[in-house]
Amino acid sequence: MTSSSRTPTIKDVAARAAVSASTVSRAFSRPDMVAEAAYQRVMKAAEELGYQPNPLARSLALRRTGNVGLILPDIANPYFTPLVKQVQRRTRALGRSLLVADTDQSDVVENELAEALIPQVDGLIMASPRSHPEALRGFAARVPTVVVGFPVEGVRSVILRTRPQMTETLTRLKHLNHDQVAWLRGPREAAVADERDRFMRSAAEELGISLLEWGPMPIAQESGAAVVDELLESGATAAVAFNDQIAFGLVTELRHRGLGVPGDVSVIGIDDSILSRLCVPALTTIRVPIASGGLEALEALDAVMNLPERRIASLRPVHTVISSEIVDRATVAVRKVQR
Amino acid sequence: MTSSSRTPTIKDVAARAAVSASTVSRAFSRPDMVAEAAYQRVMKAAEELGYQPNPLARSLALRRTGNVGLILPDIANPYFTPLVKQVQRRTRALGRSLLVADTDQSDVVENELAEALIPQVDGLIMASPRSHPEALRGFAARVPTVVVGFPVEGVRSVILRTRPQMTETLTRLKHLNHDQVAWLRGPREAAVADERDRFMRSAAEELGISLLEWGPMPIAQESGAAVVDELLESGATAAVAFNDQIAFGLVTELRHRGLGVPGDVSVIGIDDSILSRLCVPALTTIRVPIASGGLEALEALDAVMNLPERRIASLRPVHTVISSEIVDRATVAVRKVQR
DNA sequence: TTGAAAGCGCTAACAG
DNA sequence: CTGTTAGCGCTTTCAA
Repeated sequence: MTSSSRTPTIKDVAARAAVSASTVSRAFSRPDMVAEAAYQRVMKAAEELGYQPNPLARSLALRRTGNVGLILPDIANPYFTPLVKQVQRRTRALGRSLLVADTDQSDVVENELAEALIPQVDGLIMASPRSHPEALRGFAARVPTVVVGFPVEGVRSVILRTRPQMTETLTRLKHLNHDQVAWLRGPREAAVADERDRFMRSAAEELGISLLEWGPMPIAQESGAAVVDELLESGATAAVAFNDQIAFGLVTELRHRGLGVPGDVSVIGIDDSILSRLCVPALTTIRVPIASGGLEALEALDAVMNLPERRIASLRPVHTVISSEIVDRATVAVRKVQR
Repeated sequence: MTSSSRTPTIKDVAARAAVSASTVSRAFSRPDMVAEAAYQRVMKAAEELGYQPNPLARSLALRRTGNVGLILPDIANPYFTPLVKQVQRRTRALGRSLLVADTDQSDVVENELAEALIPQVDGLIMASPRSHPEALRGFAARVPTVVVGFPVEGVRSVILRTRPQMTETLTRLKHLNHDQVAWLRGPREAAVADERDRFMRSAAEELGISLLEWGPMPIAQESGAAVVDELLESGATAAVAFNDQIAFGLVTELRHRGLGVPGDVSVIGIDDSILSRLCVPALTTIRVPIASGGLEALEALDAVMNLPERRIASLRPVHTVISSEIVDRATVAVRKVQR
């Protein structure tokens, strides 16, 4: 039998091509360092044997894996979906593999996953992490890490800035005569939620808008639907939600009650997830370019991952900023005149 | 300096615990084979050093990686989202890592990805693959593989059966006096699309329903929206769509035109993706338990992956079947009486 | 129960 | 340009 059942190794190829293992190795990684004749023989032998270099052995010897890890709170959340898609595509294009891990929105799980992933990856992308900054710095000290979403002291981050667009949103509402605006807050645990609370409050104050708050509330349509009664009583004529999902729930429930959107109430979401286009009428929202953020993070990692040895902490803690933009669709209108 | 910058290896622990590397290795993998005292010392040393066994080296020695690969057409498609989420969660619970790869619905890419993944995983899950059965058998010969969606000769598969529910759907429509039913077909390339075409045609024939077909059409809301004019002219009073996304587009466009759903037209989707609940009114649909299918596949893999040596082709080509069910929501009603 | 030694498959100096 | 040698970090006989 010529065809052994074992997967062929570099030695098999070497034997068949009558060269040493090193030469085979070189033929694959640095063809220019091997004589044409030898190269041909090696390739032929490899071909015949169906040889494929074992990436594991390669990683061990090289001390780098070529893998990148992506840790995120919820892979099923439409906000993150494009991130995963794009990063996975680009990772592949770079000749690497992507390990994804979903934390189920738990900081405890997040830590476990990071620990598990770190030894198997050359770089780590943490999208909207829930971990303490201190923990994040710990990860970054062990493997090149970049956080996507907000700045973390001492860690490379790609910041998705929404503040100007949130302010602008309130400004526009003001111009449309809305002076009582509802703010549907995000989940208690998320860092972005706090941040957005602050942005909204200070912008409202500056503009002399009275901000009526609900929440904290979990990220779910139901959250948006649940506030409708109170919101209608409150006198608010416009609402901004922590994200599209909550906004979607609000819009749907308002219409279900026979109210007009934007006729009776204007609604604005944040994220520009797929939901905002599915919403009827299409949701006006603030686009947060999470996918671009992920790609940016990946490029940063790729640069250091290509360095000769695996030097830890080689990623300088610079902070890149990507701006959001308002996507004006169909849920905002001038305040209805009293009758 | 006690704290070296290098990540500690098994040797460091061995030295600190004054035992051999073998003992440390055993302490971690087979604690019962090492004396209590030694065990304690090893654990203490490991703790102090912050030692974590290097999974790469482990894989190389063990000749298995502990990783499982998941290849699917489109990670951003809400139909697949729960699959990814559940499989990733369960994978993690099994102490393994998940490598996901998105083929962008291309069979060419699918093949490349499989090639790239195979050497790094102990098992492969191919969800709704586009590859030729021959190619799939090739993968399965190299690494334990299970296909989720439909049967593939010679490969372990988890079949998501929808036929009885499709027939039942038409039966119900018939009872509701619909005798002209529209069928919005899926994309040309997908194997399931053909299958569903056949199911619908034979069921319609049996029931004496006249089936009006549109498509093939891409999986997109627009596809559903685009057929509205023709559909209304055709006299069809009910429509079944290849999937929820197309059905969603249809419902939305119908209502946009001022038509009632289900008052004027009944609509049924397939999949029970998140979209069916987002739809207004909520979409009646056939639930395809893709997530369960993925989990089932994973369990099958896990069993063989735990086998001592990595034996290829160790997965018997049995075919498991998971049944769909009709989820009756709000888009089906009795046929409107002519006036 | 434990250690020494060989090996998993590949890479990287270092001579030649 | 090429072979030899010595690992990468861990597991696993095989003896003791």
